[in-house]
Amino acid sequence: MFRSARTKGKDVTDGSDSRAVTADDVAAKVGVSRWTVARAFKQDSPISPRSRKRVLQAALELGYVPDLLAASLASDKSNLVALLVDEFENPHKLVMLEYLTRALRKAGYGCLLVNSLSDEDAPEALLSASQRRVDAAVLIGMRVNETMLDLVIGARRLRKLIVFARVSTTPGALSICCDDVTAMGEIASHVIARGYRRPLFLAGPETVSTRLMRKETFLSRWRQEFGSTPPVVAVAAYSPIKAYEQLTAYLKASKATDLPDVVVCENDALALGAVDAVSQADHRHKVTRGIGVTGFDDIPAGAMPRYSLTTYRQPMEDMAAALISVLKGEAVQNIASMRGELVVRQSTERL
Amino acid sequence: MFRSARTKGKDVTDGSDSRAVTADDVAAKVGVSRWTVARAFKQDSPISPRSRKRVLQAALELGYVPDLLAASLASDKSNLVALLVDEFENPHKLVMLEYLTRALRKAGYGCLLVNSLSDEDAPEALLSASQRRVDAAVLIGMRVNETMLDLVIGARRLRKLIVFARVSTTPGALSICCDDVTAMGEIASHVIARGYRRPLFLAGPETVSTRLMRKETFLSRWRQEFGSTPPVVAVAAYSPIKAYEQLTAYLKASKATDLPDVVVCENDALALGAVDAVSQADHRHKVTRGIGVTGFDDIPAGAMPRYSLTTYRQPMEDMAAALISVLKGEAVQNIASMRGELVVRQSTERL
DNA sequence: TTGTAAGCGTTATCAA
DNA sequence: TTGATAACGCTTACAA
Repeated sequence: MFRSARTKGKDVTDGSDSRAVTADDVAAKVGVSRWTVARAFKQDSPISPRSRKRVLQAALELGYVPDLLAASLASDKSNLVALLVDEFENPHKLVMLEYLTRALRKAGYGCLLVNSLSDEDAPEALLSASQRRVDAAVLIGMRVNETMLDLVIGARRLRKLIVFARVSTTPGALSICCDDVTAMGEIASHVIARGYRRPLFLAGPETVSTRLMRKETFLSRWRQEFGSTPPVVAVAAYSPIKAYEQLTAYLKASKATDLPDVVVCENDALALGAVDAVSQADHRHKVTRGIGVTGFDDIPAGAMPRYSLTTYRQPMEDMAAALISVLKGEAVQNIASMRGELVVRQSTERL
Repeated sequence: MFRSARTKGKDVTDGSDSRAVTADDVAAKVGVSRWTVARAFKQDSPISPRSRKRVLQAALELGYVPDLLAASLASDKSNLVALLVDEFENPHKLVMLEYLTRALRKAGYGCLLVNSLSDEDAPEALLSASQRRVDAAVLIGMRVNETMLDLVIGARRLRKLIVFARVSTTPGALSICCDDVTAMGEIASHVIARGYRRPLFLAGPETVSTRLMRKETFLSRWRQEFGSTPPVVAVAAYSPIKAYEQLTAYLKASKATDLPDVVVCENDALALGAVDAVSQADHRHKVTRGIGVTGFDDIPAGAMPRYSLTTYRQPMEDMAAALISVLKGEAVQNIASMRGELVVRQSTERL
């Protein structure tokens, strides 16, 4: 009853292939029950210091570590969080992954990284995560269609759905994000203070931009201030190269008198492309070099002297912390919207 | 016996909280045994088309999906692969993650993303992965200390250890990478053909560079060709900003006559910084603009017009495919070293 | 082709 | 503080 035939069989081969040491093995060695072994590995559990010490010692000698899979099955709690990601072209994704994996690991959670292959793929991605009994699914994506979520969230065994770095309208989903309205207000103020008067707003894909309140906020602020609505260019994806191409085409097609004096971008991925487009010596003999650019996210590339991008830093540390408290069931609100910080660099320095 | 009290209890609440539908539920509905249900969900299993169809239908109605956790526990096969990553400053990591998560998901594997927090953290990271019974651990890192691996690989229940995009000396570990020697040879030939004669090699952290044969290959090739050994600058991390800072300092400190005419970089992360350093109008009145730069990896940023980086594309598609076949147990060799492709852009265009 | 018995390694729950 | 029972939902191996 203690060790199966299987176990014995595989023990013959060398180290890397040896069968797992179970709690029973440790229990037998110490002369306690399996449950005492389990207790030794849990923080606040009723166990005598002496027992714990002996168990831990024996575990070390035997090379025992608790099997999280079995634990998950038995406790119906996996300590696993699915991270659903799309748009890997956006460098900000890597930043978010770093913060999240770090924070989650420190809090004792594992991360299941799921590549949401396409717009339509989200439900299946979510499903594959739920089959592993994740405690929560975190959406770190832009493209996800909320209507689909509605369907999925009801149908599947998904304990928690968290939309990260974006506001969500899906009922039952929690949103952890930066306060876009305040942020964009600061950017607008900065742009105005610097004396720019002919802004162009560079947005992402139409369907997505509405989720972020950045465009709306900037445009309405501008209307309020100057009575006119700035032009908008919508880029097909949040990728620097796409932004570069589309903005370049736009600038080429513009009359010299219609050129913007600043390009306000929905995020840094677009802004990098914008800086490149704008710093071409000329587009059909129109000088565009003096055009300012602002971004959003503060990705590392933007800090390079070459871009020196004025942008807005999302409070990733706080956002990651908020995620943890949501997972631990401490949070209550449906939207945790936190304040970031304007980062002024040379891309908005007037020449 | 079919459904526990627990199950019933939670069913009362709404959708997202409903307890799982199990194979038994489906079996009961169809009037077959649980094992027939299981068979319906496996590819080549002995089951009548009729049974399968009825089971699948019932499963759909009931919203049943197999529980991968329970399956893993029972079968001792998790279809989970751990991806150990460090150095999130290197944009190439995001590219690799995209390819790997995509390929793995298509092949039916889940990805456990583990942030290897520091050099010393690797063993613990590996441990946390093995506790979830991953079928394999893939190291997508530069910093990992091989001596540590030796220890870990023996001690822990790690079925497979794969070192990705790097050669490994750890016995028992499999290496899937680009053929650095051939690749660097091509880069060297290109640089020479373009007429550059005073190269500087920009390497990563000392301890790591020895793992990649890039530096050695380039230096020895140059010695062979011209009898002299080019200078080397070792950057503290594979990050663009660090590379920029260190190369800038180097250029500033150099006499005008000692300036390189091309900077050959160990990878693109360094090369981006190098391009920036080199394209400053001058460093203490020395013109550096004409200096060429080469990279390695072909990250998206390098393709931007601003960088237009000559580099070497790793065969990610093939490498991901190689990983899959290793996981399926089809591969045999200890090192799968594959050929990439030189990508020539403007950063090596002589002015 | 389908059914059965015996686990997989834990934890919740209650009893001692 | 510790021990025991009964799951958790599935698979392997074998019998029918």
